[in-house]
Amino acid sequence: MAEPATTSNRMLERVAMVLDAVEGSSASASELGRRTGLSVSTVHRLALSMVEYGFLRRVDDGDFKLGHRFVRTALESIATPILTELRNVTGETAQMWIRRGERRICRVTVDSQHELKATLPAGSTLELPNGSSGRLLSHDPEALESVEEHGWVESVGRRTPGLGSVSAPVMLRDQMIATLCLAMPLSRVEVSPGRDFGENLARAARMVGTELETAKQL
Amino acid sequence: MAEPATTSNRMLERVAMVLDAVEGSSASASELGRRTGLSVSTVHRLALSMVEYGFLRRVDDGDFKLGHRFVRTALESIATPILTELRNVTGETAQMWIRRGERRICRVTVDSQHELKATLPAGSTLELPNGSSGRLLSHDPEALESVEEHGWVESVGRRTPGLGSVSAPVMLRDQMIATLCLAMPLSRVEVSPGRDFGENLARAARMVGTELETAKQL
DNA sequence: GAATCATATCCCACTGTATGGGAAGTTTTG
DNA sequence: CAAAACTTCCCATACAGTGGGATATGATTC
Repeated sequence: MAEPATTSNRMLERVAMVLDAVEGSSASASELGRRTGLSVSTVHRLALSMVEYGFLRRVDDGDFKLGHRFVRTALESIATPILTELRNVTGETAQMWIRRGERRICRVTVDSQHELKATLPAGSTLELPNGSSGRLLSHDPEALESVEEHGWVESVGRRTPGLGSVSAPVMLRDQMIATLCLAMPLSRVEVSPGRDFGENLARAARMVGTELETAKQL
Repeated sequence: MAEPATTSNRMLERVAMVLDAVEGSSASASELGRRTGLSVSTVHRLALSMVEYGFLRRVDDGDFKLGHRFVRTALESIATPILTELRNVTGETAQMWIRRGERRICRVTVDSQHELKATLPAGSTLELPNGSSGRLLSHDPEALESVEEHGWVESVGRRTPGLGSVSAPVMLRDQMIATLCLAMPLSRVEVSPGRDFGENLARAARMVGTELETAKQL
């Protein structure tokens, strides 16, 4: 009798086996072969492919570990849908930035669907001082004052001519752990980035902080 | 000129496309087709397979979202390798438990490699009151006193005869957010679960708390 | 309530991708 | 220094995945 359409998939089965194999601890290609029962050449090639697509990453001694797709903090998990909703509401690129030393890193980005858009890939790093998120993350006094007054700080053409942005802090227990940011070409700004978008942005940033707090209570 | 062996992989590329497609928001099978450019029958079948292996999950309205492989808090990400190392050092099953209302849930388990072992699958829920983690998570005064004195609390045959366990709290800003636990058959206990394993366990629990703190500082 | 549109699901002839034994080079171990 | 282990790659071969199209179901519109 013919089987109904199956959901089994050989490649996915093998990918899952490899992921399970590195779940607890990293493994070399040979060790992956032993843990999965697959031939070393098969698992070696597969592991290299999995690195390319972010399922694994390779550390200096040649071992494979879970890749960036699995290493996401709770903050990113919480922020991503909120940023997506914010992008849907405003139409502009919505991002989350964190500080690392004297630089900032874009942890999440949800791009505008306009043809003309402000966009940087997630993972981008920038110098701190410019742009609304940079000023906020570097605790620039004027930026903090703007947040105090409006809940957001805006930037017009500071880092990239023709570009506007507005940022709001994500607070956890009175500490700024990240910023949410909307970036857009000035041609779509009516009054100013802050006036146009700041209220929605500040509400989204508070939401991230609240949900993280709730998550932390476990 | 012949290319060197390539790391591209058609199936992984498609899996990654689907995962990227649901990253920001859930999608139906038809919507996945649109977001990825794949034919609906292809992406429908692939999505069903991805559900089977934990890459996606399907919600009630038929939409696909990221599956259990991707929904892990920072706490679990941090705790898993530490529990693996603890299991390697002690040889016994190492687990992390959290409190949910009047129950407790096993969030991570790394099983002993002995043939005789204490094991429950991750996701198990138990009533609070018994077992060393249960007593700790329910803030039993004697348990807290034991932690104060030793850094750990032990249990011998309280919930399951023949089984011993020792637990230590994972603290974040003076709050107990989880417990780490070692469970083992009494036949492998020399003095008591606490005396034998407590020091390693308490150190591992402090490590989890410290790394989570560091992660929170971003 | 019927018509239309959209979606979910499945089939199967056909396409083309993945496999793994084996070889070569490198690194580690005794 | 030899042996063992590992990494990496090739390629003849095997077999898994594709997607157009059909059917059924549900939602929307008139």
